[in-house]
Amino acid sequence: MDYPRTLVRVSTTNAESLRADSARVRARMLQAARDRIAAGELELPLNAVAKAAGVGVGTVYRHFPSRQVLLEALAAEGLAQVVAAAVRAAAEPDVANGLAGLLRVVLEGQRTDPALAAVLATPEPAGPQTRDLVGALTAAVDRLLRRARADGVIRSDVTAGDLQALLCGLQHAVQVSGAPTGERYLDVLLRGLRAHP
Amino acid sequence: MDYPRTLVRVSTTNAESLRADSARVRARMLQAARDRIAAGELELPLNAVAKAAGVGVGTVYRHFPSRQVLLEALAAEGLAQVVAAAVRAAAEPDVANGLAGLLRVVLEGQRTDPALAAVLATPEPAGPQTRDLVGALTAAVDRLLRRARADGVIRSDVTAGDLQALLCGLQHAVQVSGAPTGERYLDVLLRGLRAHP
DNA sequence: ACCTGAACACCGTTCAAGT
DNA sequence: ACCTGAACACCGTTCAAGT
Repeated sequence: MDYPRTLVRVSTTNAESLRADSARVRARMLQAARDRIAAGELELPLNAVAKAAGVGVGTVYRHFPSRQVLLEALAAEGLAQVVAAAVRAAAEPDVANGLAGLLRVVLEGQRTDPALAAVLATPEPAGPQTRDLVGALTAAVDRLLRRARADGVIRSDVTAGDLQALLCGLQHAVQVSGAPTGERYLDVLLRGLRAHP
Repeated sequence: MDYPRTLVRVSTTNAESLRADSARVRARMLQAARDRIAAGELELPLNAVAKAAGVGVGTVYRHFPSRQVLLEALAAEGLAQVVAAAVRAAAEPDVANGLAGLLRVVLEGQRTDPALAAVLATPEPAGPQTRDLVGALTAAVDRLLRRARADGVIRSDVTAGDLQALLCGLQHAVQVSGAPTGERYLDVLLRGLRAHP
């Protein structure tokens, strides 16, 4: 409503100060959204986000044209971590170990970060940044799968897309079951993915 | 709005005619809901159902106190078929075959009947009829699992609840992947469920 | 340029008034 | 008894008016 505009008055051009202001507003909206999610409100109504951020609704729409874009902004950090984990896994000497570890990391990420779970569950990213991250993720997983197939530790018909879908499903199963952790289900999946003689 | 009340004027007491009327109204609401779902509208807004059925909103709420109750009414028939399939599977001589066939039937039911998928994905049924059906389902699956364990064709730590959760997850995975059928994923699950030596 | 918030459409839910 | 639909609260989304 009445946040201090004086904070951006330093030695900036008008355009720069507007950008700084805009960036601060954006950060406030993201923080408000995060606060809601942390409080267990997974609905994320944009009107509520606007009010919590002390901002007009239109501003939310200006920054995040769709709810998907907002979700992707919230998930960006977690998604980047998943990509890093996938890159590490693809380079790990023990392929089977790398695969198991990566699936564990992703599952844990989905469990603790609803925005990340939502983004991983949608087929097409809305923003270019997310598209790039998902592309990098797919590339790394592809490398990992190629090695795994070559070593004969995984069924030859499983793609990176399959893995993503199966993980989304696994997370859903964990939710439905109400189990605290998906360790047992993950074990079922890993055994099911093994190459069969 | 103005449906013919004359249809119930035969040789019934007043109470019976009211019941008949009520039953017709109920059937119309269910049909309207089915039509919406068949038309691809999975949202099922109760106001829209009321309008489509030519009925006041309050009437929908009188018959179906919550959306879950409406979903269960829509899913009742499909759920009964699943129960029958489970009973048959539990009695089938070839246990592994019975298990695989049952999972296939359930998955197909979830895929073609969104209401059934929704009901199977909720931990606690709202109505007594659904509770009974789910109870019968669990009992039949338990019998099947006991036999499967005895024959050593399944991991010993898998419960009927696990199976339900894993199937919900599998259906979710199929949806996310956009694949027309879940045959391959089902194969992964079945292999993962096998007893390991 | 960017932000505000009134405005409109829509859905969930309740409840007084009808039959 | 059962049904109707106005009424209220809430959320999505747009856009004229402000700075």
